[in-house]
Amino acid sequence: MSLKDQILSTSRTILKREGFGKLSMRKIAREIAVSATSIYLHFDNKDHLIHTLMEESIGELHREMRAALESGHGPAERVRLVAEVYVTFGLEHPQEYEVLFMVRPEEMPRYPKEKFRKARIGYEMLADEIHKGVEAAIFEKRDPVSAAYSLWAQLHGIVSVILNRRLDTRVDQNDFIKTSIDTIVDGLLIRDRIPAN
Amino acid sequence: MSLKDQILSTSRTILKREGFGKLSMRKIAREIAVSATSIYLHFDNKDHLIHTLMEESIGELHREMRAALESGHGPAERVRLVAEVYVTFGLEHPQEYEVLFMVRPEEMPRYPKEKFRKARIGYEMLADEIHKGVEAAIFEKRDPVSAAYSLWAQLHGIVSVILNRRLDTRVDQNDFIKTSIDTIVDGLLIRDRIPAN
DNA sequence: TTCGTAACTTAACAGTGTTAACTTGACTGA
DNA sequence: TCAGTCAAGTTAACACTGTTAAGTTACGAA
Repeated sequence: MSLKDQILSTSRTILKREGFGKLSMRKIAREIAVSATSIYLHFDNKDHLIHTLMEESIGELHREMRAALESGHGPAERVRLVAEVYVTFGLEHPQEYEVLFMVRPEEMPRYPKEKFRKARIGYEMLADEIHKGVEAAIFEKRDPVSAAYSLWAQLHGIVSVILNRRLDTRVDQNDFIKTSIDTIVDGLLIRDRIPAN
Repeated sequence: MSLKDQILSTSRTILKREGFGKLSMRKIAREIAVSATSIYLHFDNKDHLIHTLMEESIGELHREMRAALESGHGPAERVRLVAEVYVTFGLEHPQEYEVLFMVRPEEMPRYPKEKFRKARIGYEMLADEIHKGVEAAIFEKRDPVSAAYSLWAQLHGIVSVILNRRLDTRVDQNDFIKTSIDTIVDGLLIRDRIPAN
């Protein structure tokens, strides 16, 4: 295994074991028994290294989302399944999720912003499915791109409330997830509103 | 003005000007022309200092939320108003918002977790209002605490997608906010579902 | 065999939070 | 008035951080 691969796999180990905040160049190097500066022969800087890890994780998430989309019958079930996959991924890979979606680009200024766009491919999938739902007269008519972002923002909200430990202990986590996804998917469906107020 | 107050106000200035990541004890001290260790005479550590700032900010947010709740007529309008206030606060105070809701307690291990609960008072307000809406047969019947968290998670999703710069440039930010809040508030209303699929 | 280069090293810089030990100045009790 | 106490500040230091510059070493080709 090349040193570059060792750096990546050791980084991932540390990331999972100790979290993003504890991942340092020196710690990675120490664990491989190599000097810290050697990492710079294979990666421009820490941001570059982290983004390389990110790209692998985002690939995995997108594969899982795609599989969920394909296994569901009809837009509503598909959106529900992909929502569940998304939330599950976030909770099962908290450290990766944090880097993927909870780190501000400003904190990684030296890495091309273009790369951040890869983290958005998932929304294209959602937008597609919402478009189909609208055409099938199952979803309320609205702009699919905007609706997909709105849907994603809500899913991200669920994950991040849990990961950031802002959920009250009185609230059961699984109930919370189920209730939230129910509300979110229901929100897409065509319905007769009862006039507010 | 006491040194303690100077530390707090200078911290806030740096926080707004340069962001959470650039706020350091030495920088605060340098700006007041005092030694870095003097800060430790007034605050146990950096976490303590940051939490003190947090408590002031959260007070402001809660005042604004309360005002919104009181100015609206009926549960639906009230929830919409408080949602708008929340999102606006997040976007107008990005640095404070980040510390309040986007920092993991694990990153501030030395400060009592109890203090994080203050950041939750807002949900009590939401839960109250949802309870009223359910009793008035305007909102779908569900557990108010869980529904309030779900609502808050969705609002947090909106704010954090924008602050984390994960919103596509094709999507207009204000449209996105409006669409999302529409969907979220509509999701609370009683409706006749058209069977999915 | 010499040259060039890739892959590594050590030493150093500037920054971080934090602690221990020291100084300074003002107020207090005898 | 003078010693004692104590709070509020100081400097020096430790153990970290990312990163760069310069030096070494080993190997493969001409």
